[in-house]
Amino acid sequence: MKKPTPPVSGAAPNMKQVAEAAGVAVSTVSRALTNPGRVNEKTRTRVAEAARKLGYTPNAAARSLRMGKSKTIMIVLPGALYYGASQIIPLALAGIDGLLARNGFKILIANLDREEATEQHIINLAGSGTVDGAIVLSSAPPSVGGRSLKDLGLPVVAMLHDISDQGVPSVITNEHQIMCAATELLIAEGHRQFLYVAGPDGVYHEVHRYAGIREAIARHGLPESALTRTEGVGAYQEGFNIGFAAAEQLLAMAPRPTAALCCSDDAALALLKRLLDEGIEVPSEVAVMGFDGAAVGALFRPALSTIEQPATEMGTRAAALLLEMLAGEEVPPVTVVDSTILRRGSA
Amino acid sequence: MKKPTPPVSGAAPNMKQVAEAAGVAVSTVSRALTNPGRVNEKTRTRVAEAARKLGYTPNAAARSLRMGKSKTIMIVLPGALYYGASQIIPLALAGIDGLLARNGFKILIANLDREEATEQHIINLAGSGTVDGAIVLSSAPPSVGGRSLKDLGLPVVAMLHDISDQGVPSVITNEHQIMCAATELLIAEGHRQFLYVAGPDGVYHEVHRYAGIREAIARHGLPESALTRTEGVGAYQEGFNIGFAAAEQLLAMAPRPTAALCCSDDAALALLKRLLDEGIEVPSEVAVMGFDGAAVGALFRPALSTIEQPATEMGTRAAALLLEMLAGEEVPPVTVVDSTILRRGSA
DNA sequence: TTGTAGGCGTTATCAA
DNA sequence: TTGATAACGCCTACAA
Repeated sequence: MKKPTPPVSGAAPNMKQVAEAAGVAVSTVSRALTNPGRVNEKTRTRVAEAARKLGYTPNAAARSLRMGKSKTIMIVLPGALYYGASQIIPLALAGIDGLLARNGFKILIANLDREEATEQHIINLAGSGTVDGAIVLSSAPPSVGGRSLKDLGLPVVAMLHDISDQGVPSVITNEHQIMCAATELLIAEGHRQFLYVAGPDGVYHEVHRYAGIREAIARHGLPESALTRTEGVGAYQEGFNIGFAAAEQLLAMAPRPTAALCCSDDAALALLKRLLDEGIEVPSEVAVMGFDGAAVGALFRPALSTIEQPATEMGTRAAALLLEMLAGEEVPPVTVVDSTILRRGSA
Repeated sequence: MKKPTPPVSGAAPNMKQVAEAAGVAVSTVSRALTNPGRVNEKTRTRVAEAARKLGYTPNAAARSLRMGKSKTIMIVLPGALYYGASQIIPLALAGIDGLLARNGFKILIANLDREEATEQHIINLAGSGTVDGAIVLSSAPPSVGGRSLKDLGLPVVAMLHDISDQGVPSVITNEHQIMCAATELLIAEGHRQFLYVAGPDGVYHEVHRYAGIREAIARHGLPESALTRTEGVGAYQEGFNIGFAAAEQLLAMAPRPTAALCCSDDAALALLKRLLDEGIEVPSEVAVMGFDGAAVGALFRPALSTIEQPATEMGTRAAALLLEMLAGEEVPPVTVVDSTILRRGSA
């Protein structure tokens, strides 16, 4: 018999050793461990005991290879792993992780926008059988040369963005509607001149939130001039800069808007600070409304009013959808979890 | 020949198919793809072309099984995946992920304190060959029945906590020294009565930071009564509550401390808010110093002075150490990356 | 330079 | 109820 290269070999015991220790065949060990019903109770106990004594853990790679699945889910995060005060991503992860872990899945983190050809890396993870499915928190499922995650036949769920038009079931929040509602609230309280502090141009959220505000403006018969929109000055990660830039713009405007609706709490908090530094009273002179529901906003003076996203629940829902897809069930193309307006003082 | 159960079988092509398409043997494909030097250039091109055309990606499970390693690193996070405003964990992850991804490693997230028997889960991941190493951000490496991660022969690196006494190389910051320095700074500016707003009792950080303050107090000949320490009221995740509780205590004290040093920015910001709400001037009546370096602290009025932890760099260092260990190199038991005092206004 | 063959640890089929 | 055995896809020692 040829002697193959001993591939590493830590002390990790394998089934054969357990089988020997228990005085049974390998196949019996396998059954005893994974299919306890189909094996004699006494044998089962003997095997379990041997496994315990040896500290046996089934080799995941071998199982994966044999079964064709890995019990691993990939989470695709947008951009750099720094997300300001909003905590949307960590909360979403908590939701996802909670449900998936409870179902025996491992979580593999992949994030986009890394230096190297990351999209390729992600596609590879999918194609290599490393993962059984993916949850995408970035705006588009990664793709290389027109070949995207879902083309690989991998179950994919999106959250935060609606990409159901690309055939990816999506968990989103009611951005349009809640932004409309918030605006209507402010209109009802007498505001007539609005500033929308926008995030990156053309991004999904921006389209919908802005549309929501416009709808409220239109519905109440206010002129188009009642709403100004800042120019996108960068990614959400640079929320503070967005807020500071918006402050400059607001301070220079005449007539001055009496209400600012922001794309994120980071932007809102930076704007808030700058306004207060300028001696402007919030909310009496300018009302400021954030978006996200960052807990830290409650510590500002005045406390930041904001739109709270149900990030954890969205995560849980996305995970649940993925589990259903893995089970071969049909899932709805779009799942909406409502955000809520959180009035804390600044608007 | 027996007909084995076709295990799933997506359309994922394997080496055999590539070999057929290229008109060579499987082993040649393997060589061409992983050891391009040892194969005829023309053959190599033909193989590469076939692989490209078929959209071939090597199966990770098979490779893992054969090679005995997975190119996957487990990151063990403490507690729930919600970390207040501090961003230490996300920043650390960014640092870790950056270096590891660049070296072709995948990142598996495991977090402690989940409902189920999570320690067992983590140990299993390690024992099952799923991961080649681990970076631990929690205070102790998970263990079950006295069997800990490192007993499994897995390279482990710790960060944030020094557990080098357990044989785990650790990347930490100079908590003791920087806290001492910050206190000395405040003493030099005339402060004589201090409050330390403590985190959870008995935790590593608390021991070292408190010791740092005490050293400064002692070195300058101040009496023990110059320093009061709040009782730990909960985990770091509940930073706001820690701060609020501390505020109550501070307001009730006589003589009132003129400087509060806090275990986290979350605690410091909550304390700050509460003091300002009470009409207390910061920093003139009470100086407030945070810990972590949360970016959002700069938006408060006054802006939060704090001790900035080099979280990203610590992450990078930890990853680097792990890579060295995987390469069989010796690594130092303790690596210290300095924090810096960030004076922004509140102290 | 290329092909043949064996085995990594597991599960599932089939026969006993 | 149990055991022998054939793959899963890959890598590598060895032969050609």
